Amino acid sequence: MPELRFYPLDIHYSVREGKPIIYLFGRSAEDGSRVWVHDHSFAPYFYIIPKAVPAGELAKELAEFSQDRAGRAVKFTRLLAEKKTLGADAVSAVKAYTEVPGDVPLLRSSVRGLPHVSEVLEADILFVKRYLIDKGITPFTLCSAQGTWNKSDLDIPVFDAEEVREAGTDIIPTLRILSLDIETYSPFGTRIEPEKNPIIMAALTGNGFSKVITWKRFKTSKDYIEFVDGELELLEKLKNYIIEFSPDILCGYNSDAFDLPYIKTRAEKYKLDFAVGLDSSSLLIGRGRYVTTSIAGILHLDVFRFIIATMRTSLDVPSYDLNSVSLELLGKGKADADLEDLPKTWDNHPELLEPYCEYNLQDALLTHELLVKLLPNIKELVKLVGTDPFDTARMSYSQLVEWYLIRKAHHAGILVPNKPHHDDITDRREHTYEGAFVFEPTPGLFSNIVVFDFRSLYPSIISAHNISPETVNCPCCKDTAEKIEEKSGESLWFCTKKQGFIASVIGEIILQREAVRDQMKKLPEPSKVLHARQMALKTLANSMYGYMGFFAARWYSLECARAIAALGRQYIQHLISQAEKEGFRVLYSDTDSIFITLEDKPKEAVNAFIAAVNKTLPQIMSLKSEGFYTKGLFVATKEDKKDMSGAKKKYALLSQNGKITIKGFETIRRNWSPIAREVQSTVISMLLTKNDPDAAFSYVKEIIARMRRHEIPLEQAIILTQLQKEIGAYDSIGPHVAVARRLRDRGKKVGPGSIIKYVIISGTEKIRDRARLP
DNA sequence: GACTGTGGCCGTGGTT
DNA sequence: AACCACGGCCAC
Repeated sequence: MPELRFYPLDIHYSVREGKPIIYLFGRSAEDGSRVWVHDHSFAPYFYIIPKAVPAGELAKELAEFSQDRAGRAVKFTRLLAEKKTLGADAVSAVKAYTEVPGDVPLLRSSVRGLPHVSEVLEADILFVKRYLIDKGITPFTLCSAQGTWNKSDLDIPVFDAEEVREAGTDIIPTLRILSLDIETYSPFGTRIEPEKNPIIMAALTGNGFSKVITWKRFKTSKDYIEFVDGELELLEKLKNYIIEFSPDILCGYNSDAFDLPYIKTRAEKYKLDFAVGLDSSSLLIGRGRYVTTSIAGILHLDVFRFIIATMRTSLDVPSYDLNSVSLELLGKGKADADLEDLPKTWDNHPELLEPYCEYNLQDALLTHELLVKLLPNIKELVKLVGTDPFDTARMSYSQLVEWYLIRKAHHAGILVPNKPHHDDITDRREHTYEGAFVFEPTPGLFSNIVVFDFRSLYPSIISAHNISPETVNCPCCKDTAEKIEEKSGESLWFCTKKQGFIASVIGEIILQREAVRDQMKKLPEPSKVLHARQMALKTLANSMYGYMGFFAARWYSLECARAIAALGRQYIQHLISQAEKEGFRVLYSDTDSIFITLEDKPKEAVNAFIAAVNKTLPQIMSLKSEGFYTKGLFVATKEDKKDMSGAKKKYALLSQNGKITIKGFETIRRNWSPIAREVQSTVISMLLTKNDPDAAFSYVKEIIARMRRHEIPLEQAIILTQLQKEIGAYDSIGPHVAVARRLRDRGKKVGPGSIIKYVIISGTEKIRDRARLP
């Protein structure tokens, strides 16, 4: 029987003649050609837990079970008794197969009420995800299929597989990436109206190919600009170029919610079938919480979505628009063109359109470059979590953690807990718990500071203390385990006899990451792939604690989250008292870090102290030195009613090489004006480097005087504040909401995410009434 | 924009 | 004027 070795990229399923078929779109490993593998060998199933009867008996009962669905008798096709683990218990479950995925929800809900059924599990794991987990197939990774080639009337050959399996760890070597960006005829910042406003330019770029299609002619020397006679022709050309290019990946910036749905709407207006899918299907718009757009056989990646979902916390940018993100990650920004004038130029001065085409292409180029840069991260996440690339690149941290756990649970024979119901979520949301400890610093300027912290405090606590939802307060260790005492008087403990699921998973992740880092050290030059791999592992480990405290988590455990935070407080507070006992002055501490002054002690004394403490810690936990600073500044809170108190989460450090680290101060908060931020950072720098409070004082007085004389330019006084919710949803109307209202009334599009710019003019009225557009 | 968590600062509006 | 809740954004 012929064998096909290939790399799967995009996975879907379809039902034909009443049978489900898994579609794996990918590239042949032999000649790099496109292939479409059909796998007929997989059937949907879920688990049913018996009540008061053995699994075998329940299986017999269920064999007779039938439900009517549009005239068809829906039945189980196969029922097997299986030994599984449910929470802390070994159970006998019925693995119940159905004909097609659509039967699962129907049978699940009708079986749930039966007298001998206690619980239904894993019925909400979608068919494609189930397939990848059960078959152990990882997208992008070499697979082998046994089957036969089949004729198809499409451009792509079909391989009917009887079996598909992963065939090693080889990753697809090259990917054809095409980047897309459109410009529409719509006044900038106003509501998007695809029904009304045409697409006037479309840019495509990738692998040396670049094209901007537009339908007004002007004189140009740019050979990438192609003129057509109208929007319909633009759409036709666009479609044909995509098909001809034959990309593995089509990318855009916000293309899930903007470019692709827009194209689809415009194409429909002309009754043009935008059939770019390899099975000749059009753009597929999915409407979940957020709009997603997929194309059969072409992996659509929205760079913006990936950045928002996965890179958000690690990316220090003022906004997530293409310009800011490109500047940060690529060191270059968008082309210069005033988009606000595009509609007017389009109507009245087509001869001036060339810069807009350049701008259009530049956006597509930047998006392409960003994707190339981020692809190692996406690939590593896909390899680690095992979900399909389309979903993986759109998943939040909690989803990545959850799907990773689901895959691990499958291999360990552990049944996946169901998602919480709406009522559970409401209930869970009401329960919060005490978090980390923060030390109140004494305000002042200090010298010779050593900062050290626990390496991955929470992940290492989870592993060291065997924390997992099913090991908490186990009856078997009630009398023997060490207890964590809560303020409420309750105590928590974790099983010492059986390893917990989450604890073991996180232990593995930590070890795996250490191995990758060791590997990196041995290489002569930095490896992007290994860096991305250890980042993915770190991200996963760090998210596990928050995940267990997250109301919508399948493996939710408030007890676990509480215990982790409580142990974290114990460890850091114990460390502080040990340091003080050792004669160090502790200046500050937040969660997992501690700042001490050396005073007359040598630096070696700290290293000796760290080494001594490390000997007393559980194996997987350790302290590491973060750095030495010649000066450090702590300040008082502004609230000065009674006693002066030291401000937490605000400090500045001066390192030996003169570098200043500032945390928490207004100077790094984006909702403060540039002038305020600049003055504060100058003052901090004067205090740290010159130790000259008087100079700082006169500098501030000078700035105030200049401000009063109106010598400070207006731009320096602009405040940026982000709208976090709908304008109508605010209980109190602050300055930025007041400005946003005015913008909305002028027809501008403002909503959650909009950055509102304003200045405050002098006067005595309410501040929001003195807020003006700059 | 976001559905990983809690702790914290500080300006502002709203209420008394 | 005093107090508190709201809201934004940061530290970890």
